[in-house]
Amino acid sequence: MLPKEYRLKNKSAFNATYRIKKSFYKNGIIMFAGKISNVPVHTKIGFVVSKKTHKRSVKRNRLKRLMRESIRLLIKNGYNFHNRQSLIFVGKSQALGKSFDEIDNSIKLLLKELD
RNA sequence: AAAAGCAGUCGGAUAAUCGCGCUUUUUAUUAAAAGUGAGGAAAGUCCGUGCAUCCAAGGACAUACCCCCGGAGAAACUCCGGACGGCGUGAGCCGGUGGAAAGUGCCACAGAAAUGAAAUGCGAAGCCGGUGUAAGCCGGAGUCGGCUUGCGAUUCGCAAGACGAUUAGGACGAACACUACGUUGGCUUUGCCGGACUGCCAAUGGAUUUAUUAUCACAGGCGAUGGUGCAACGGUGAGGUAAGAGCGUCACCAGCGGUAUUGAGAAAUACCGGCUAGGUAAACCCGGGUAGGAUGCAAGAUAAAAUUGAAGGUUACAAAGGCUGUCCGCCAACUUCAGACAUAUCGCUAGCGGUUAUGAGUAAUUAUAAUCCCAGACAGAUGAUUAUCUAGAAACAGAACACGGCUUAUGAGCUGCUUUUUUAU
RNA sequence: CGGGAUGUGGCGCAGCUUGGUAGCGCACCUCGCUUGGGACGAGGGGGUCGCACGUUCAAAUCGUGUCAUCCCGA
Repeated sequence: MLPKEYRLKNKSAFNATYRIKKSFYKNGIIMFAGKISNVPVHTKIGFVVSKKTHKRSVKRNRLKRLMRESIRLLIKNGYNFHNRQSLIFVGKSQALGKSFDEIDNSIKLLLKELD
C-alpha cells in the first residue's frame, strides 16, 4: 500500500476524477488525470482492475501490485506528478501477464503525456 | 518387471537491495526496534450450524426437507462400520435403497388387447376333437366260429378250401385300383411293303398321390404357436394331452407368504405352502420422521451530525392494507417519489482452536494431561528486481464474521499397502 | 457478501408445466416475376437443444453435479 497521503479514497473522489474526462491509453493501461493544482500537493493515486478484466483475483491483484510498485519507486525518487490532484490507473486485459519492466515503461510513457 | 486399485505426503528453497498491513514497546507526531502476516482448496456458494436484528397472543391447514440397518456428531445432500443391488478377472468402486397388495395419472408408434387386462374381429379360415349336412374313396385285409379234405396224432395240432359271423359299414395298417411318365412286346391305319408317329392292350420299372374334403352349421375344449412391442397374469427343459395349459405333474431359477435358526438390526440360511402379483413414486400421492418465520456482519450496537418536502397515492361505508404462505382471528394506519446523511469506535477473532502423548473404540469419534496463541484490512497488507539450486519454463489459485462438510481446479515428484499378468529361481 | 434468471440452426426467440413429432421470424441457397435490382411468390439446406452422469422402454423436457453469461440489492 502507498502511504496514506498518496491514496485515493472515497467514491466521490473517484467520480470527480472521472468527470474531468481526461484520459490516456498505452499498452492496456488507461490513466485518468484530475485537476491541476496551483499549490504543491500530494497527488492521490488509485488503481482499478475490474472483475470483467479477468475472473480470477490472483491475476487482478498481480497487475495492481505491479502498477503500485512502479508508482512507489517514482514517489521515492521525488516525482511530482505535475501537481495533479488525483490520478487513476485502470488495467485492462491486454496488460495481464506482462512483466514489471513492461508495466513500468508504460506508466512512465503515460506520465510524459501530462506535459 | 509391467499395468492397475486404495491411502498418505509435498505445495518451492537460500541470499542481497528496495518496500507493505497489524500488534507491542520506546519516543513523541517525525520515527525506530521487536514479533507476526493467505489455502488445501481461502474458490463454487451446494448443504448445515453458531452469532445478530426484526416479526410472531394464538389455532388449523398448507409448505419445505429427509427415507436400508447400527453407530458418531451441534447439525447436515456429513462421516464410520455393515446389509442388499450393480460394475470389474481382481484389489476395489458406485448407489436420493420406504410403499406400485390405499387411490389417481401415464405407458407414444405398433398390436386383437397396455391393466376393473383375456380376445380369437391378426395368420390361407387360430389349434383340437365331437355331432349333423353335402360331396368323394374303399368294400379289401385281419380276427373269430364251426364244416369238408389231407398229414401227424394225446380229447389235440398244422395246412388248404368254401361258408357264416364281426358288418353293412369302414376309414388303424397294408394292398388293390386310379393318374402321368419310361422300357419291352403285340395289334391297328395305306393299293402293297418297310419305318416312324398316334391310339389301344398287356407286362414291367421307378415316381407321385393314396382318404378324406368343405371361407358349411351346431354345441364345446384350449390359452399354446407365429406376429407386435421396453413390457402380454413368471422363465427354461421334460412329462402329459384330442389340442393344450403351473397343469393340487417334475427338475432348476425368479417372486410371494409362513415357520425355524443365526444376528443388536438391515438381512441371511434351511424347510414348507399355495400357484404368480406388469412398469413408472428423480409423476401426483400414501406412510413414517424433522423444522417458529424472515433477513444476513454492508447483520447490528454506541458516539457525533442530520431527521426535510406548503410532493403524491390507498384506506378509515365497502373493498384494499399490515400481522408468516392461506383461512379463522386481531390491528388503525400503510406506502411511493425526490432530497439529505453515509464519519469514528465496537462487532473482529481464544475458537465446537491447533500440536503432542496416553487410554477407550474395527472405525468415525471421544476422554484425560501437557503445551501454544497462530492474519484481521476498509480503494483494501504478502510485492518488485537480481543471483544460485531443485526440474533452463513451479501448477491450481488470494482471507473480508467464524466453524463443520460436500463439490470442483491443481505442476513435478515421493512413501506405504493390495491386486492382476508375465518372466526367473 | 447475498439473491435471481438464462444457455435450442448464422442472429433473435417458441417448445419444457403434462417426457415419444424439434418449430417460428430474419438471414442463406435455387427457381420464378422485372429491362435490371429491391419487394413479392414457390421450393430447399442447415441444430452435439452449454457439458457430464443418472432415472425411464424412451430425456431439449425429470434429478444431481458442473461450466459460461446476464441482472438485482446493499
